[in-house]
Amino acid sequence: MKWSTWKLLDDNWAPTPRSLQETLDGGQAFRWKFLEDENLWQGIFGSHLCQLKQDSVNNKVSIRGYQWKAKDYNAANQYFGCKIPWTQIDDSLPWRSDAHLKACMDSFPELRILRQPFAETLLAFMCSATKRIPQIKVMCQNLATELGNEIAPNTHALPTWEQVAQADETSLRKLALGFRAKNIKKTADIIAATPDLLQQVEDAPYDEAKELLLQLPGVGEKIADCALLFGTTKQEAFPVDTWVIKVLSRRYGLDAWSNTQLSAFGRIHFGKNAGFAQQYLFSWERAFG
DNA sequence: AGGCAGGTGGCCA
DNA sequence: TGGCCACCTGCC
Repeated sequence: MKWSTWKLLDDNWAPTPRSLQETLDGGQAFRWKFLEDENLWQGIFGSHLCQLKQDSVNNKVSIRGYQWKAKDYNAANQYFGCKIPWTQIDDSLPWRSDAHLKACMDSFPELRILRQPFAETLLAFMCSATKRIPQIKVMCQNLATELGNEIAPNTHALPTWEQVAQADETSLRKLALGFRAKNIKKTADIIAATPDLLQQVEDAPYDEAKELLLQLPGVGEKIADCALLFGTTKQEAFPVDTWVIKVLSRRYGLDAWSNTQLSAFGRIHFGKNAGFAQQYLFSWERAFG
């Protein structure tokens, strides 16, 4: 392996180890693993293979990549949102009047939402229906190995939708996709036949983008919101999954509310950055709930 | 050993 | 609208 030199991220991101783990491997992204022997994280986004290490004293994160040049470091700084005003976004959340939210935020200082390539974010979350993170990671790994470009020895990027469209449903099922294979295949065919569709979604405002996504088979409210939040950083998106249902029921007293109602509550109560609040609540619930 | 998991879509009232 | 169910697969 030819690794480039270690460099600090542009904005000196310094999460706690727990916040770093939650950001990389808490269900936003599915291609990171911690290498125990070397005490570092290794992951893939787009066609970039990279490693992350953290200063044990000040928590600052350094990054290097496989045969990386300047443009790869730029891509990494984009991926980690180094130009996003995280402090302002934190401050915009209603933690002053919401003690539970404040507790969640205090438990995960400097938590981030990654700015993942949209196409692969949609693909990963189409795999996520009724699956836990380890299973979703297996599906993504299989998709990459079988259909994606090799970006380093024995290391593959997730396939493009065009590459997914090359496969048939039967071969997709062999990748452990199960009943998701049929819809993933159909969606791949639609995207392959409509090359500017994903760009339209990225460029559109939240409501319009979501409407476009909901037309894809296998994409409902939850997956659409995850793809938009984690793949386009449209922070209004408030994915309602089983963890959020739990926390809103137990901590906010919203028993027996429909998912649509919960989603509306989220956007009203937490505001324009509701998606970031969701990530704090979600992380806390998984770790301590 | 059987139920259930970061859901969705179809069908019924 | 609201409730119920099938759907792959692997893990507890």
